[in-house]
Amino acid sequence: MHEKREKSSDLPPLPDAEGGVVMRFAPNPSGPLHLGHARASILNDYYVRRYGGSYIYRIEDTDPKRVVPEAYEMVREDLEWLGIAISDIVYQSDRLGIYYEYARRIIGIGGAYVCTCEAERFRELKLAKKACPCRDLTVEENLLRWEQMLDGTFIEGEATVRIRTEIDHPDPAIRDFSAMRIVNTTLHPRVDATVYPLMNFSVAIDDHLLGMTHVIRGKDHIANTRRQKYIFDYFGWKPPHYLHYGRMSIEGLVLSTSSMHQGIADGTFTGWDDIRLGTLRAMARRGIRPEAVRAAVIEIGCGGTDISFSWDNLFAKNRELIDKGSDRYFFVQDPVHLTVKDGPEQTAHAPLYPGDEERGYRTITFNGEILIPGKEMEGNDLIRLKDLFNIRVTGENTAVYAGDSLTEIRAAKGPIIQWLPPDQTVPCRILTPEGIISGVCEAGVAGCVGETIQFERFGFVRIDAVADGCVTAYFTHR
RNA sequence: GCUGAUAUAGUGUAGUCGGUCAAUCAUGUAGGACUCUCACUCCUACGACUGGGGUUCAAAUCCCCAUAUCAGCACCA
Repeated sequence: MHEKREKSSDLPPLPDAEGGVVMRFAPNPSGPLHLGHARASILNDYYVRRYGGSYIYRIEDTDPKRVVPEAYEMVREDLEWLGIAISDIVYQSDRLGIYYEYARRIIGIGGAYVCTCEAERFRELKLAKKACPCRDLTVEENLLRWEQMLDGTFIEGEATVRIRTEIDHPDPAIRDFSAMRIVNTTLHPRVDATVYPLMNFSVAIDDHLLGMTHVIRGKDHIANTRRQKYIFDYFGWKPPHYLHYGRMSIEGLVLSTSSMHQGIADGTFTGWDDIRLGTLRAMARRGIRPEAVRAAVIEIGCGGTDISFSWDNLFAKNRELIDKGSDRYFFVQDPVHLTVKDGPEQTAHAPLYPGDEERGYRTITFNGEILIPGKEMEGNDLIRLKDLFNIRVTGENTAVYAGDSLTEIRAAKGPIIQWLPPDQTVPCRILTPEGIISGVCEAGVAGCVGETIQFERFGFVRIDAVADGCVTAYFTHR
């Protein structure tokens, strides 16, 4: 029993890992981290923790057009929130000199050439398995061209360094892919440069130089892995072990950073932490705990199958984490006013957490006037005001005291609902992915900013802010 | 089109050397117990090996074909 439980929470072992591993998380700094990044960073983190070793956070900022300067800081915050144990940070933009050196070397040994064909022209040749004229240049000519890329003789789009593979390789994705290019129309926020490595080149060089032993990444990189192996081969390096996990789609969510970016720009979203986005900061704001994300990701594992991420599974893990720590309060959605006749003056003592009196009680004093959720009026005439007494609805806005008996209400199968006296509430709006729900809640909620609480019979929420006496909450989950 | 990866219940996962798998665990759904919440806890039920061949005494597990899904074929990562 115990063995099984442990087994299911353990991911399969990694080859050649017993002596420790060196792994990496290598995002492009184009925005904050989202669920997809969480998977990559957590899976790698899991194995580094399991086997020991180091975990390098490598910032792949070699495309000046795709660098969002604020992202450097956002990513670091997100990793911290996730609890990723980073041992080193490497900026690829600091390492351009290294890439230049290795580019020169690989050209020098005939493993690459400088191509001046137009991209479209090369593409046609490649698909026809035909070499372009540049491929036959001598090493000396290529080295000269390489110097000309660096000294500005060539400008953006005029030359690219290609790794020599097999021009008739069965997989067109492999044939003579690019390794270095010129970008002089966009400035890089961190460095002054015009020649940049393409991902496959810088990744291969760094994976070797930084001593990577294992690489876990999405299967969209399978072709890149094959390409990078050419570079390892040319230099005589031993490549790391690779593991490719499947694509992950998320129910009702757009994960692409660029579309999120656009949505924020045009006002569709309020920001990177808009509740409708799959960013980690959005989830944090909703009251999702990083441990829940980690548990969900570990459970998904490294399988190569394409999966659709289910919020239900994440929510279940989160509920397990936050339930005990979340105090209970009343929230009355779409309040309807009722005047209750003949009700005895009573004060309700509702536990902050049922089953644990030690945590204390909220006191709500009945004074003849109450607000109840509008939808509870439908089809119900006998209603139990939770922790108070029963009432019988007699009209649009009137009701009459109907005794204290709890057994009676149960026998009648009447609902036991939340309620509040109008003078003991604060307005409250709850932001959900589907829209805003408004109502009133207990005044005590105003003291819970930053915490997750549970609105009874409604669900868990995180109290985000209190302004002008009005509570703003984010819906976590039921 | 070419190259490759994957295919277990609504969702996620276990099952890696074929038999002990009419298939694990979680989530979900339904019902029940408990409870002054539709939460928590507990019980019960429901629900899957993509299809077709083959190898074998025996296949979810091996082989082949088909189908489906996804990815790559960028001077993005």
